[in-house]
Amino acid sequence: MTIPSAPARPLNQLLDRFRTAGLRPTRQRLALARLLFQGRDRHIAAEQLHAEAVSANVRVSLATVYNTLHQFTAAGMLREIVVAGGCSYFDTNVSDHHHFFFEDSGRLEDIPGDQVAIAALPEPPPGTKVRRVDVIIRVGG
Amino acid sequence: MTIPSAPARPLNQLLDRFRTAGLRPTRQRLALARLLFQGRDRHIAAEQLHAEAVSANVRVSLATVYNTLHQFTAAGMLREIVVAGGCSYFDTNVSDHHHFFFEDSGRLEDIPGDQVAIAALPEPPPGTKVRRVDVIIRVGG
DNA sequence: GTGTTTGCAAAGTGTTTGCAATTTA
DNA sequence: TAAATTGCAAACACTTTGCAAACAC
Repeated sequence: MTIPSAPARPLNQLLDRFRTAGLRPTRQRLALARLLFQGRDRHIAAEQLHAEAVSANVRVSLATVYNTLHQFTAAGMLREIVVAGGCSYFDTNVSDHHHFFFEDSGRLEDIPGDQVAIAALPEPPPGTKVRRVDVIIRVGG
Repeated sequence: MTIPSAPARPLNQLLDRFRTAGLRPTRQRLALARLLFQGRDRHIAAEQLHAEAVSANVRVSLATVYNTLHQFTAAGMLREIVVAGGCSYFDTNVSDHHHFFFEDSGRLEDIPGDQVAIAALPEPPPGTKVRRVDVIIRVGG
């Protein structure tokens, strides 16, 4: 019986996504991708991710974390969410869904896709297309 | 026939709102309130409002503009909207409604209240209450 | 080798704060 | 006169940028 030393499939999936997006699989990008995509979905800010990387002994600068988050977002691997001034969150769940925002803590939480339904959507203004619909339910204690 | 030199009613309304909110009717607050609330509803950022005040020969500092916008928001006269990092908009329309956000220009536009209908809303997490639901329809060229 | 990516430190942006001077009630 | 408000400049937090060194192909 063989015990695989590391999950092979996820790594290959990552490499494929990198290739598709034209991103070289550098040490930093792979490490950040593991932190982001291994385990369950998460909402994370750049500084948090940088801190996690540092405590996981991944040498990476904050500037690279920002660059990488934007590259992943452009590649459709992340979705950027801005709820309050001064800080962006990046959501590893890029499927169609919405969010609770806890005003007290500044935390975000996914709302399972089918629990919010929009009954009527207006026509986009002439010459424009709808890129995304964000629903943020702000809750407090 | 008398031509009123200035609209009396709006001024009194403002003074009433100030009184209710415990805000002294200072020169700066009155001037900013006129810029904000005379004419039709608008979405404006602090720096824009400051620029308008300056070109209208109202002496007011940017810090006071920020303070005033927050005080008006706390008093329910404005609603703060954050759509993209790095800048807050203040909406003079505090009634229940949602927004188009033009990704190209960074502009916000009201969606008349009844054109967006939410069919299903999830329960807020235990111990919390829904404070507000924001729907932002991001559109692009 | 060649072009990409990284790290650092500096610059940038929008916003907030501390405090003395001014204004309001 | 006592308390609130203002303006300024400095401080702030987060993010972006410029460029030489390191890296991937």
